[in-house]
Order: sequence, then structure tokens, then C-alpha cells
Amino acid sequence: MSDNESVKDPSPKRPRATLRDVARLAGVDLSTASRLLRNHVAGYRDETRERVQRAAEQLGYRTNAQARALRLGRQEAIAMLVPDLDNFGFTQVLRGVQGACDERGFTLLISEVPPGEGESARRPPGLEGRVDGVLVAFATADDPDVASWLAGLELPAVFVQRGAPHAHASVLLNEERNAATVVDYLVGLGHRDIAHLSGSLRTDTGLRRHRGFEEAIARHDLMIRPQWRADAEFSIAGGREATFRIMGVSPDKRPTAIAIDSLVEAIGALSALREMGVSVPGDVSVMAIDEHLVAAQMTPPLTTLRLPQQELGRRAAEMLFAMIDGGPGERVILDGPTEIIERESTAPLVR
Amino acid sequence: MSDNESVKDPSPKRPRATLRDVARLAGVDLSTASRLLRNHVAGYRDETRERVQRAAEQLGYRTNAQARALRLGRQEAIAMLVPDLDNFGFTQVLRGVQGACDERGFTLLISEVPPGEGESARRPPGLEGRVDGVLVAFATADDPDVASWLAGLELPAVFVQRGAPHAHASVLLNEERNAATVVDYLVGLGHRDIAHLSGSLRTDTGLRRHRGFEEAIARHDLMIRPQWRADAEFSIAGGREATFRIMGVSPDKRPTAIAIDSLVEAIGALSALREMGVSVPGDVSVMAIDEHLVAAQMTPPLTTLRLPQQELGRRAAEMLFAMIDGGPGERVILDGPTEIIERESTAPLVR
DNA sequence: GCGCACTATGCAAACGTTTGTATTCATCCT
DNA sequence: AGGATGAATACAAACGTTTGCATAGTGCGC
Repeated sequence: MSDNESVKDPSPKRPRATLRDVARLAGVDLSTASRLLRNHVAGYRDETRERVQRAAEQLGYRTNAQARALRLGRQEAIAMLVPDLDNFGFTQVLRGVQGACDERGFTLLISEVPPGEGESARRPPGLEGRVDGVLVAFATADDPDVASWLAGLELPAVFVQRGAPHAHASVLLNEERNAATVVDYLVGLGHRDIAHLSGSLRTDTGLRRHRGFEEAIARHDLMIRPQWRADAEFSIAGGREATFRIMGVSPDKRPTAIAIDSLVEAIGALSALREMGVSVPGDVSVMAIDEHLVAAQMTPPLTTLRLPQQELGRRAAEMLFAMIDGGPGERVILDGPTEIIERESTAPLVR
Repeated sequence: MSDNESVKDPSPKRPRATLRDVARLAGVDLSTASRLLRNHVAGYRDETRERVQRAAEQLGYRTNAQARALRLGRQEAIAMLVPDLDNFGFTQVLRGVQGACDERGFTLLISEVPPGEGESARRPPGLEGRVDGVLVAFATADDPDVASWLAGLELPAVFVQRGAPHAHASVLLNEERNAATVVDYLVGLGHRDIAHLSGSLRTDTGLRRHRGFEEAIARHDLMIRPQWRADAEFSIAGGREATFRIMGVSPDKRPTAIAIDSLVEAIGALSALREMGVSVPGDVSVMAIDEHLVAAQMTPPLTTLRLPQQELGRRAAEMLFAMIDGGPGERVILDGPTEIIERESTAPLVR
């Protein structure tokens, strides 16, 4: 620390104009000002309305969100809880949520809640009275600790993207289909020995992709070695390690393709394969679910399945809004369009 | 959309217990309950204190943040505005901020504010009355549009990481030194023809790194071709394009090393170099400022300069807290420790 | 037994809104 | 002309806290 330099005080601290000030200046009652500024009110003279508007403008009036919240009993704000801001999977979802919030005039409060290790889990403070509902993108929603904390919040909650505890409102993608799409693509390239590097099977998403994978394998009448199924955390390290497990067999027993449940894991996988001297896609094709610009920058650039994440976020937010308005929660599976981004980590099987 | 399934209404909607309820149950006055629950009050009997505490517990009382905020005139919350959640540079800073907030019991509101294209810039709504101050990590703080919006907020603001308009409170790193560190390292490897792929020169950070680079070059008594200075946006695409400019000269006029201002740009650079068939580090060494796990996964793994970003975030938050408490803003340059992470994108010059 | 200094607690106002209801005033109908 | 109607606006309560001040109760010295 060095080289500090003070700075002129930015504001002369004139206290903010209140509604009362506006009313006084416009020569009307408080209630009149309130109604006219929220403007969906008929029954006032245009002249009065204008007078109030001018007064507000002149004083630089901005409505005090807390007072409003207090009176209304609602915040017009929601929170989105993500386990890890570094995970590429979330930013697009967040943007979808953000868009929906902007439309409704809701404030979005993003909070990173690293998956809890028992009691040490961070419980973001101040959600308490600050938001009307929560979007939860945990991998570990089943964690009883997190679950009970969430319940204690007594707020409408929608689980999104990463799976949901039983009977909770949620909007998820058709993960069975997504996993199947990957398998179908790889089979289309001629592969028959396909491994699955799954995301955590403790998550709904992981389980459903697993199911989809298995069904697709069966549908194509393929066989699979037990070692070809490896479960990992949604992280670079998890992907690396699982890849060593999958490929750590004699070369003739290796799969010719690996379907990977997330981009972060795929990045780890690439790193492991390089270390093992396995050529991609020469020896093994690699394909990941999740799309992000960075996939194009790997060596080789990764073939991915792009998911409609933005729409996912938007729908989840909309459901949450509906619940805030008293509606019931639902469990919806979003069948939005996916897209295979063909890059260079996959190739037809030559034998 | 398909397969929707309704879900049992999660809450019987018992209205939240208020302080009045607690007081009633404990048989004390509202004010007593209030004081005892915020507990830094002497002068009450222990028995009363306990009675209140028990009542609160029994009713599951949680204080209503708005009411409190309204009364106190402050939110105990701050916002951090980042231009792009996809940029690796921010997550660590965010964690530092988060840590500081947790300690003070402040709520952190993260918001992505994509750099504005004139009027279309998104102004996150509801900052208005919801936070006591703002941390700004824009690249484009000089944008008059953003600046005036920020001023209109009339909130204490601290600029962090990406540079600050004149005379605004800020905490930045010693970017001159950082740039120099990179140059020194490359020179130590024997390089004398060093290019600089800068982050946007419209940012304070960009300018200061540029200055540091030039000074270091001069200090080592080196020469530099004009084409070796390329300015780019802080993005993958920006890095790619700038690299084509730098290397788009006859091979004998190419630099032997490139110092890059950010990891995202470096990722783009690697992609461009691969496309041009330039070997890294065989033909050219590449080193980037900013560290992130993903740097280890590039081909080749990138040598980087790790910045004390977490501390940066923490300090910025603390300064903001001080300003919220009425203190003056400062401009501080953080001279925290940096670390060179040596990987495989740099090599000694052989000639 | 009276005032005094405490100690422990209650009273009430205030923060800035929103909104149900009351009021004023002009107009119209019969 | 007198009451009913309706338009335009004002009154006042309420949301859930915090906090300055007032008050009731206790023990004490005289």
C-alpha cells in the first residue's frame, strides 16, 4: 500500500427529496403525488399531473425503495444463488434471468454460495428481507444443511439448471434428451465404444443425463465397460481425474469416444488426455455438454452441445415471479432447441 | 415446453412474526424487544433479555430488513458492477469483496452491466434505494453516459481494478510495476524484441500498463517497432485480432515475445498464433497478466502474472464502507504481492 | 418517611411510502 | 330548488423498525 491521495468529497450531501417535498412544491397532498407518480391512475386533472411531474423532476425525486417495499410488503427483487461464478455454465443462465428481471423492473441480486462443507457453508446474509424469492442453481440442493436453510428463508424458490429436491418448483432442461443427443452424434460418427464422464450423480441433472446416456446406448444396442462410466464433480479437476480413470486401462480396452457432461470437466479431460499422450480426436473423440467461447480456444477446439441456457434462466425467473404473485410452483422440463457446435475434438471412427 | 407438473404449495403462508409479536409473547414493550435483540444494550435484567430471546426464537422472528433500512436510513448493502461476468479477471475480486461484506454483515449485490452503447446501456434498476454504495469495475467509466448515471445515483462509489475517472475514489493495482514485471521476466529469458498487446488504452489500467511497459523497455535499452504495440478490447476476440496485427509482418520483423495485458486476450492470441502456424513458445513466447485455472489448460499452458485480486476487492470494499460512514474517498495504489506462474508458453530465446 | 440517584422498562414519534375512505365542489336531473 | 351524482383531491392509517425521552420501581442516606 502506498501513494494514497485524498479526494474531494463528491457530494455536498443535500438530503434526498422525499415525496412530501414534491407534494409541497406542487401544492398537492402526499397521496396525490404518490398516485400521480405511479401514474396508472385516472381521475386527476392533467394540469395537476403535470404540476406534480414537474415538481418531481425539479427536485430530482427518486422513490425510496425501502419505504415502498415496507408498505407494499414486497421487494421487487429476487436473488440468484450460484455455487461457483467461475463455472461457465452459469453466465448465460444469469443473463436470461437478468433479462426477465429487467422486464419486470425487478432487481437481481447475484450471490455466490460455495457448496457447503457442513456447518461452514456460507449463508448469504441479508437475503432475509431483501428479496421476494430465490433462484437456486446449486449442485447440492439435496444437502440437508442447505435445504433447511433455504426452508428457513420461507421464500418462494425455484430450482434451476442443476436439479431440484423432490417436489420443489423447478425448471430444468430435458437432460435425458441432451445426453442422448451427444450419444447419437457420436454413434453417427461410427463410434460404438463410448464412455460417459458424468457430472455429479448426486445432482438431478447428473442422474438424468446418466439415464439418457444409458437409454441411448441401449437403443443403439451398444455395450459399455464399467470403467467407462466415471462420475466427477463439475470442475476442471474432477474432469481430469475421471479421465485418468476412464483411460487407465490397456489401450485396447479404451473407448473411442467420451461424452462429457460439462465444459469444465471437458477442459480437465483434455488436459489429462494430453498428459497421457492420447490424441484427440485421433485416438478418442471428446464431446461436451455446455457451450462457451472458451471451448473454441482449447486444443483441439471442443465439439459441444449448446443448451438454451438463456431461455432456461428466463423461464425460471418468470415462474418465480408467478409464485411471488401467489401462483403455484411447477416442475417444468424445458424442451428448448439445442445445437451441436462441431469443432475439432470429434472425428469419424476409422478402424 | 412439456411435461409440466404442479407441486404442492410449499408454505401455509403464516405471516412472518414481527417485533410486536415477539414483544407481546415476551410480555414486554416493543422498544425493549428491539433493544434486547440488537443486544449491545446494558441496563436490562438478564431474565428479561432471556425471555425476549426465547420468544424470538419460538416465533422464528427475523428482523425485516426494509423496515430497519427505512428507519436507519441505510441499507447495509453495497453493489458491485462488473461489465462482464465471463471475464476471468473479476471472480477473484468479487470474492475479496464478498469476504469483506460478510465480515461487516453487508449484503453484496452483484450486477452485470454490459458496457453501454450510448443510450442503450443497461442501468441496473433498483440500485436506487437498495444499496449504500457502489463498487465499479467498468472498463468504460469514462463513458460520460455511465458517469452521469453514476453521479445521478448520488451514492459513494469506489472504482476498482479497471481504472477510475479523475478525482474519484479508487483502489487500483500498481499496474506500471505489473507491466514492468512481465517485461523483466521476458528480458530475463533473453528476449529483446517484445511486443505489447495492451488492454484498452481507454482505461486507466490499460494506460498505466502501457506506461510501465514503455518504461521497462527503455530501462532495458530495447527498441520496439510500432507494429508491436497493439491495443485491443479486454476480450478473446480482441486478443485474436490484435495478434494478427502484431504478427502480420514478415517473419524476420516479428517479435520473439508478446506481453499481454489480460488472460482473455491471451486466449485469443493463442488461437490466432495457432492459426498462423506460429509455434509457442518455439517462435514466440507469450505471457499474460491475470491468473485463472483455465490458463493451465491452454495449449501450451500459459505463463501468467497472478495479481492480488482478492485483496484488491477487499480493500475496495473497506474503503467503500469507510465512505459510507462519512469518511473521505481516496485514490490508493495497492502494491500487494504478485507472482509469476511459470508454465509453458514462455521459453528462453535461442538464436 | 422524604427526596435522590439509579435501574429497568414503557411511550411515542419518526423513517417514506401506498391506499381505503372521506370530503369538497360543481353539475345535473326532476 | 334540492338532492343525487360524479369528478378531483385530501385525510389518515398502516407497513416494522429504532431511539430520545419519560416514567415506574427500588434502595439509600438523611
